[in-house]
Amino acid sequence: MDTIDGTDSMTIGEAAERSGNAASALRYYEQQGLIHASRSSGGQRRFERDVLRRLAFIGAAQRVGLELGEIRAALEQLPDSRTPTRRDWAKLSTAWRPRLDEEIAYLTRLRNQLTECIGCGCLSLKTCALYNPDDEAAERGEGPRFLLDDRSKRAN
Amino acid sequence: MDTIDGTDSMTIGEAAERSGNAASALRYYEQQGLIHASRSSGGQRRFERDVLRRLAFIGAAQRVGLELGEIRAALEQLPDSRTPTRRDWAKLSTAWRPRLDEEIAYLTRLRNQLTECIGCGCLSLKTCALYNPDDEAAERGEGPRFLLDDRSKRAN
DNA sequence: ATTTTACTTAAAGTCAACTTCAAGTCTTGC
DNA sequence: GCAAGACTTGAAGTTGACTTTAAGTAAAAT
Repeated sequence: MDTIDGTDSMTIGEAAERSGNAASALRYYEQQGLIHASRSSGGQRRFERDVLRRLAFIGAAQRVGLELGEIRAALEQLPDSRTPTRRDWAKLSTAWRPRLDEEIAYLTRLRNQLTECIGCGCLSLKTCALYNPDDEAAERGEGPRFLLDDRSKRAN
Repeated sequence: MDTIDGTDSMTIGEAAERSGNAASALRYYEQQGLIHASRSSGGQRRFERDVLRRLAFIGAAQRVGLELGEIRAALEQLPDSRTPTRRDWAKLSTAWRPRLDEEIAYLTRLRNQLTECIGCGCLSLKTCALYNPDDEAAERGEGPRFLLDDRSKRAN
């Protein structure tokens, strides 16, 4: 992996295996501007070590529920003049907390309503909060929408 | 809405408006076997009132994170000999609780790990639990995967 | 009776995040 | 120096839950 001039770059296959992503995913991420690759004389991609950290960040962000576009936007916040520090990375993920909090709160409300509904046996179209989600908080416009998807990205 | 023989059936437009779904969604649900419609002499769909309850159930199930195929399977559990009672409906949604519990637990773990990571400033590729989701519980096969998606289905 | 308005169908389009394919090129190991 | 394996590209395919479109029919209102 060490080339003759001492730089330590990876082929796409290596980067894929080390990061746990498919090579096709890395090509896609590059195309989407999430990661960068230089090229060999023959035109093949060469990744630097730091791509692994970016990929780890991308994976974590996806697990939190961000879309790639949002992740790209987040990555653009990183300083390009210097190598990002731990604090730079940590700062980015700070923004995730409110999202997680909100998501947890939403699911908890849903669960509590469900418990009530089962307890009372209602599930009435007119009165049940579970079946009428807009009762409490309608009107918010579209607002930011994000996904919590893809079980395969999750810890368990 | 009351026809001449006393039956109270709705056109697709009425059912759409009353349920809050697009007409195209109702056609899709019918095609997928989630709801049923009889036909007018001219071939147009006529829905009975009870379709509204089914649609409410479908909406709630989606908010919990079920896919349409799973929802169809759930709906097939309903007795077809008699009109479903409240208890029949409640029974179905009982199955949602463990899912919600699991989802909440997952997100809570993720949040706690995130807090730690920010606290220590690590976010290290090798050690950070957030960046290494398989540390704790790998190996579960594929298992059922479900989505929590589409903000528009949510209470807020 | 005629014009709207609402409905019908099948087929194609949408979105995100990839994967797969086909046809060809680069790099490596022997 | 050459076969094998890894890589390249653009384009098309995948999944789920729909929406949109086009061309035509039914029902309602006047």
